[in-house]
Amino acid sequence: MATGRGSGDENADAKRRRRRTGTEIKESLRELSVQLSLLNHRISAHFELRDIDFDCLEIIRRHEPISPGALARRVGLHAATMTGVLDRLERGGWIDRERDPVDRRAVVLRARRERNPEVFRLYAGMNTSMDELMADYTVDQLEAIADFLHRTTAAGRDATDNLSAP
Amino acid sequence: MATGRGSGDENADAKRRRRRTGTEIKESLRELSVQLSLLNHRISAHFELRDIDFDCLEIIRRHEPISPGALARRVGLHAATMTGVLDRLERGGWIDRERDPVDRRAVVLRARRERNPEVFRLYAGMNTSMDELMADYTVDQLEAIADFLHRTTAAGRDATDNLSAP
DNA sequence: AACATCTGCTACGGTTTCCGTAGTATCTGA
DNA sequence: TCAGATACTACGGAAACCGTAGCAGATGTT
Repeated sequence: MATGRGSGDENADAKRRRRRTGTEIKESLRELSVQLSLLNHRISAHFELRDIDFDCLEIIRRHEPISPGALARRVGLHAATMTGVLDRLERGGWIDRERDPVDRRAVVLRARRERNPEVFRLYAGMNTSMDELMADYTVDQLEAIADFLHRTTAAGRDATDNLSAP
Repeated sequence: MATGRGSGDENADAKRRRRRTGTEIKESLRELSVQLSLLNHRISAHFELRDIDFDCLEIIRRHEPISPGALARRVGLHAATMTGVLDRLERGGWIDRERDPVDRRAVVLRARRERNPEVFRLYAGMNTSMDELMADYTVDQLEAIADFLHRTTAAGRDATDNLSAP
């Protein structure tokens, strides 16, 4: 829920400001996306993983237990490619592969947490910077930002899914 | 410049709200990062490029003219890998490689714009969603968000650079 | 129940990518 | 002038990607 009153009643000047800021946000979002990908790349490389591996791990964390097939579909990877991703994650001790007791063809993936401190250490710099910069906003502003991030993520998910069909 | 008054004088309740929201923002940021990577993956695949290729193209766009070496350093790729990336981008008509007239060993990269409409079309869904969702915030909130995104990008860049040394 | 069909995952192998090394061209400094 | 540094690319072995096929097990039909 956005708490603002939106763009209902604004004068021409505010409307211009709104449009300019909107464009700026979309631009920044692309730049941020690239930058966070590069950070992810550095961290993945440190653990001898591919970029996509860490993304998959993140999704497993949030949706466990999940099957390799469901994960592959969500990520947009070929099932055979997913096998390789999971091999690396399993070899590194990031996940467990268990047989599904109900459907015995299937496998369920679970994230292991032992190595979280190693990851946390690499993210420590970013974490501190975020804490520092967030101190410059009011709580109301922070809540608007959190709301914005949630909704943008949902928009990204929809856009990604809609790109599968054509 | 953040316009909020920051966390100077807040009661215990507001402090708790602030901490909770801060954690939520950092969580959302990771989730957003993953989601935008997946979107990027789909779009890259559509053009028969690797994920990293589009990231490089974005950086070339923003920093042209730039040399392959400088780009490789910024992205954290091996120079030889960058040659492969640039081969794909050049073959697809995304960039031009020109000899640097000053330093004739060197090469300068420039982004071509002819294919922008194709990319724009794939981003259209995301673009529309963003416009819709941004309409729910006040201009002040949007400016705080834009500011936040800029500073978060800068934080990401610093964190990435600091991870190179060790 | 028996059978065909479908589904979930992984092995296999050809193609592509990755990246360490080396090579060429050019610049820089002594 | 020339030794060394620098910018990029070619080459080749190792790894990843992904289409196909294979196996195990679930599901549906008669």
